[in-house]
Amino acid sequence: MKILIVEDEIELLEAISNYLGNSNFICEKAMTLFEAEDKLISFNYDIIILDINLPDGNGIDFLKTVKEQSPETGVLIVSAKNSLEDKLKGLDLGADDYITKPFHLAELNSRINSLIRRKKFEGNNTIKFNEIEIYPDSRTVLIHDKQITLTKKEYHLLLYFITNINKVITKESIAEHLWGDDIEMASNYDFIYTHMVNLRKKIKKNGGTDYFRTMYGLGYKFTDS
Amino acid sequence: MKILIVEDEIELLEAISNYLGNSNFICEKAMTLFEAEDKLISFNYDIIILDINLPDGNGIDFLKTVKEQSPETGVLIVSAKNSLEDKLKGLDLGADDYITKPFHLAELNSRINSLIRRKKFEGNNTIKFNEIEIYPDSRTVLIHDKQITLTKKEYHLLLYFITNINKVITKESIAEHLWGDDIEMASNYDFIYTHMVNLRKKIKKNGGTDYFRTMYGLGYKFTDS
DNA sequence: CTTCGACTATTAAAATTTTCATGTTGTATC
DNA sequence: GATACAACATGAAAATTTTAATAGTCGAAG
Repeated sequence: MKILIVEDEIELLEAISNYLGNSNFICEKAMTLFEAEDKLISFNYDIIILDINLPDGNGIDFLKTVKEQSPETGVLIVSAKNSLEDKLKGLDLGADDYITKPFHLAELNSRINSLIRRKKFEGNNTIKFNEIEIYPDSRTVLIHDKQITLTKKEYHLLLYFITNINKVITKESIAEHLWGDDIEMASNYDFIYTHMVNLRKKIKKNGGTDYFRTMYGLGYKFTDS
Repeated sequence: MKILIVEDEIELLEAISNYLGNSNFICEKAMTLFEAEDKLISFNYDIIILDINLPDGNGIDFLKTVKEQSPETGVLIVSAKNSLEDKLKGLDLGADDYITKPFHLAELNSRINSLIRRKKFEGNNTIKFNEIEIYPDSRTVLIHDKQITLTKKEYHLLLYFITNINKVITKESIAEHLWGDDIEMASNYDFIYTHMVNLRKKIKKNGGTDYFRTMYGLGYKFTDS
């Protein structure tokens, strides 16, 4: 996990870097926007901690650049106490969270962890189950190292099951997970049956095993055993 | 739709209030439990956004009061803690949903909308604009008192605009509002053009006025004047 | 005032999702 | 075990959404 810290107060910068460095993060430091932009060209960061009040300009512009270049990067904005506009503007422009100075390092750490959780950066972001691999970042699915094409619903269905190995998933959960608020379907779950059929078929057609177990009256389970 | 926001972090409070105020909600603010209880005596709220960590006590007690006095009020709990106990306790006592800090305002908004839909508030859920009427409860749209049939996307598109009269809506907002996370579309917004065409066509075909103004380079505006 | 490029409109086709009709399987009950 | 009923599977049609191709429109730059 690589983090870029953009902060002009050197003591704070070092404090953050030390603190985070102790938690297995790889930290790089920048004290100016210029430096930050320079580093951004060479590397991809998972997270950027961005103070928006910098000597050579406003961090908001940098935020824009970041989000254009690598929208998957999480940005945590650091701002002085009373700049609400900046905060809103930041969130509008895609910042993932904000924190107000002064703050405890523990607080920063918890924000970062929560950000990581939200971003689902878990490890390298690969989900594997036997011959099936999913790369959520690129929305790619491999079976026996060969890429297969899934529709949106099929993909989300598979992802939901593969992150809930061995658990019984009810049709209600599926509906809530894949359709959420759009309760504009008939009161039955016909469409789930259809998508299940299609997904199973597609997996088998591409040389995969059908790990779905139908749990009569309960739902489905994705399992090996 | 009247909302009471109980939150002691003033900047977050303002941010929420502004954000929701832009969506046709009438927001009132309280920074302490005392204030909140006071306001509750005088008014009835459709929804209460309740931070449970407050300077003068725990919001859970207030939740209990609310649910005793006006059980039809929807309560959305906000908590910094990711504590399961609080969550369960809250939901046990009748809270309708739960959101953990920090969160995106868009996320909050979608929770609220989902809450509204779930609660099926009766009475104050007619949205009118001249000859167009929408009854979200039954997902019904009337033009000149005659019902018309819209697809899901068309419906959400119209609803989004009609609750944001006179405001310029960017294509980015539309995409976020109608598609959310499913950024699985090409990088362009062709599909929005298509849906706009279809919606406009359908409205005109059914005797309605095309209130959509194209704001070149900006987006669209739904307006009378 | 013209020109050019970016933005928007429109239609048609392709892909996906949902519905529908029908057949099959599992489970409880007798 | 036989039966009945609900749950599930399946294929195909219908509806919707998305893509693609083409045409029209606006506004800035010269």
